[in-house]
Amino acid sequence: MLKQAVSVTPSLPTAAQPPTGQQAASPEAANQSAVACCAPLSVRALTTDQAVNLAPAFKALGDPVRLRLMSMIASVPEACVCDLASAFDLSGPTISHHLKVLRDAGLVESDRRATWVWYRARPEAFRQLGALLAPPADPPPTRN
Amino acid sequence: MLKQAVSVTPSLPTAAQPPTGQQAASPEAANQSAVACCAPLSVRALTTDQAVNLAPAFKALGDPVRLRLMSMIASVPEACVCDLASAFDLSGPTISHHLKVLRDAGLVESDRRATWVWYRARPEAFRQLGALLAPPADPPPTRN
DNA sequence: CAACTATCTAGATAGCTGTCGAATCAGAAG
DNA sequence: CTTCTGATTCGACAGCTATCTAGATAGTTG
Repeated sequence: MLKQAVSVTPSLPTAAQPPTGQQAASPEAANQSAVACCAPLSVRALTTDQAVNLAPAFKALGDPVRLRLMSMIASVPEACVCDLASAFDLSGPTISHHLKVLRDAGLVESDRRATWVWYRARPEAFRQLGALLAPPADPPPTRN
Repeated sequence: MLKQAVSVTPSLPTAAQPPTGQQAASPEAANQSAVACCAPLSVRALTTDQAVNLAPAFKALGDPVRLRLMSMIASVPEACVCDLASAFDLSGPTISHHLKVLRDAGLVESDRRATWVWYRARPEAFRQLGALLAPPADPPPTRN
């Protein structure tokens, strides 16, 4: 069973294990290891390792619920889970699951304050993904 | 079974059904309906419909093999399936499957020429996804 | 037309994923 | 300490997906 033909040590984009609130140390230093890595796709092909490291972030955005959650979080300074959850016809655990996926992908970070948990976007992760999708600076090579 | 809490008519980003080579009519007019739609995530939250339309493109990039395929295609004017396939330890049908996913997501277009099928990136789709991930122009609002 | 090559489609299968309800954990308030 | 509320974790399950082999399709070459 080959699966993905990868044998790298993933070294995931960001915080994956921290159960809850542990990102206090140095949020912007720990995370951009894998996300900040590559020239735009239109400039240079990715290596297998780079693709393995970057794909999870895109995957996390590949679900409509998560993409909307992401946009709701990114469009405000920070968002409370309670507000996020009320925008969907989904159970609390399901929203929590999606938020965890976004967090594991390094796209958001969370922070418990009193009774509530607040989520914030990680702009660095965005910038990196956006840069990957940037068109080439030179005129679009449509042929050769 | 709620699933995604969506009830829209997807109106997918791009060509999904055309079995092979039918994109000759007006490639850049047919496709950008759904991909070209929204302000950056950091500016305004997506509606459910927008998220449903946009998520498949991110999902398509969310697999390491596809992300690398995408980068290989986007970094050259066009790429032959034979060259793409030889870069992976995967069967031909599997590569074909991944290319179809990318095509259905509107990220690439294909074109049979003689015995070979050539794939090209769709820069418009990239630009739109990249724009979604762009950071806000104003200083990053880290608090309120 | 027959044979050959490149690619795609069809069908099968193991593993992943989105969802839920139930149970648990974290704080605030009695 | 007990209770209440917000959020996460756990366990289960249906549906999806990445992969394969086998077979079909498209086009070139003899």
